[in-house]
Amino acid sequence: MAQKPSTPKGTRDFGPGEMSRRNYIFSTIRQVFEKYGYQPIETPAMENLSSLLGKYGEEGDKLLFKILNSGDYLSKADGQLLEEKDSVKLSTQISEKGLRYDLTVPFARYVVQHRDEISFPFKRYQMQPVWRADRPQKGRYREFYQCDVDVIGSDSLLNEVDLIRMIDEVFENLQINVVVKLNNRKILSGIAQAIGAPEQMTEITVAMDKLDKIGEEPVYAELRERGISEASIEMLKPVLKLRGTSEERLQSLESLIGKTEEGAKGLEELRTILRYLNAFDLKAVLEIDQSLARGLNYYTGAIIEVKAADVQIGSICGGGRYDNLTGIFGMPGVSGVGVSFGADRIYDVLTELELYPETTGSFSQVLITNFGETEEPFALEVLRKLQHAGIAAELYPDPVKLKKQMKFANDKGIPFVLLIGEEERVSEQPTLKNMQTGEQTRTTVDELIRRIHQ
RNA sequence: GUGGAUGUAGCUCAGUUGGUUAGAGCACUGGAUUGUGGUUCCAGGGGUCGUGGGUUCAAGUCCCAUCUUCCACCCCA
Repeated sequence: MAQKPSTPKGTRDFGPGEMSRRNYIFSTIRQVFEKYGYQPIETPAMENLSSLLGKYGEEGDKLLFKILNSGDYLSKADGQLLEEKDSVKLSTQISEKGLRYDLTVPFARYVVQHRDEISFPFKRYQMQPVWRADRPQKGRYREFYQCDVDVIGSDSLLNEVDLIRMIDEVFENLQINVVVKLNNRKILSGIAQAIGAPEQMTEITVAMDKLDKIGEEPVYAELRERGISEASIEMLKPVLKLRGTSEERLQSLESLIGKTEEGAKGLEELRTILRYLNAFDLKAVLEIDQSLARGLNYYTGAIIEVKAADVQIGSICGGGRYDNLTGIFGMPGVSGVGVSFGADRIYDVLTELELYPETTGSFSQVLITNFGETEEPFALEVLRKLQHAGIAAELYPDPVKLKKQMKFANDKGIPFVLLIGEEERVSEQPTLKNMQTGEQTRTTVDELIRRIHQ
């Protein structure tokens, strides 16, 4: 027990049992993505640091995993920076690659780099791990999988509708009850304008976003701390106090920010999306949340966040529209909208709610026992016939005690065991044992294939 | 990055104000059953008490450092 090996902080192994459940999540999500016409891409685990830095705000930069240059990287570093132990400046000299932090920025890079090969609007999905040097917690890992769907090169709000329908379908298929929260960045900026603090929108939204968690008074306190004037806070209060149905909220917002250009535009967008969605029978609960901001500062239109209704674990899916994401890579004026499903949190939700479909946990339907060299030729022939008939089967590789072979089948959850000993070999009739009922029969190979197929 | 808790057998955990040889359940191995798992009974193996240092006649127990996991903040899937 002295030096037990382990994975790095915040990372995990996935055993066969976990993998079968994780694959269930991935394939459910993939199925929906493809049904809506999205195509898969993959990008490298690492990107040039220049593609990553500055895209996620100051906090984000700190959470990037940087990869040390190869070779004698210190020889090229500035001696003085080394002397001063200036890690931040030094890091740009000894590291030029980093692990991806999300899938959206690499996607933007991909689109700009391959613009000539892509026909727009480009609908893509991507399911790969991302890395963040965060401090781990429940539902928070340093390596986790995101399942992104985005469409880029279309301003139509029909894309937002598409995404919300996919969210609804994915979680319906997974049998998770969810609340889909909607907002619009333009509404947020309309609010900032209406209360006379248009320059301080970021400060206001960051504080406002915590409303759910910490309540009204602490939000006001934080606003003061962030340098928002007392008059503005006073005007913000009715916005925070907004309650009721989507329609009621929209109407109240109308009277509060309808006169600002941005606010009016945001409200109209939100109304349009809701009107489209009306035509569909969504299972998820839709909710307008004027305090929803989300961290990423590149959203410009719709903001979407999904929470599990029955488990407290933070958001399990989120996204929004960004008008100029590819602009940072030198391709301005292309709008995109997308959402990201958090596979690891969805896993935790399914685990907590015990919503996994029943599986045997084993691929093999049949285990053929090994009695030794004399029986091997017949056993192999039976194995070949079973597999040829489309039955997943395996032959125990060593002629060990039958007890051990039976236990192996039992532990792995293999439903049938075929006993092939001397009698079975001579008569060419293996003994089929049903591990669930304990029932045993001697029969021909053709007959037992029929039985297993049932 | 800031603050708090935690770590004893493969797993879940006991272990008294510091005091002889650190325990239990489950799991594992062997046997009862030399061709039968899952149930039952019997026996057995396995721990330098996260790691490194310190205090003490004596440390799983007290002190310091470090790492892991968990919780809150920051932020977020």
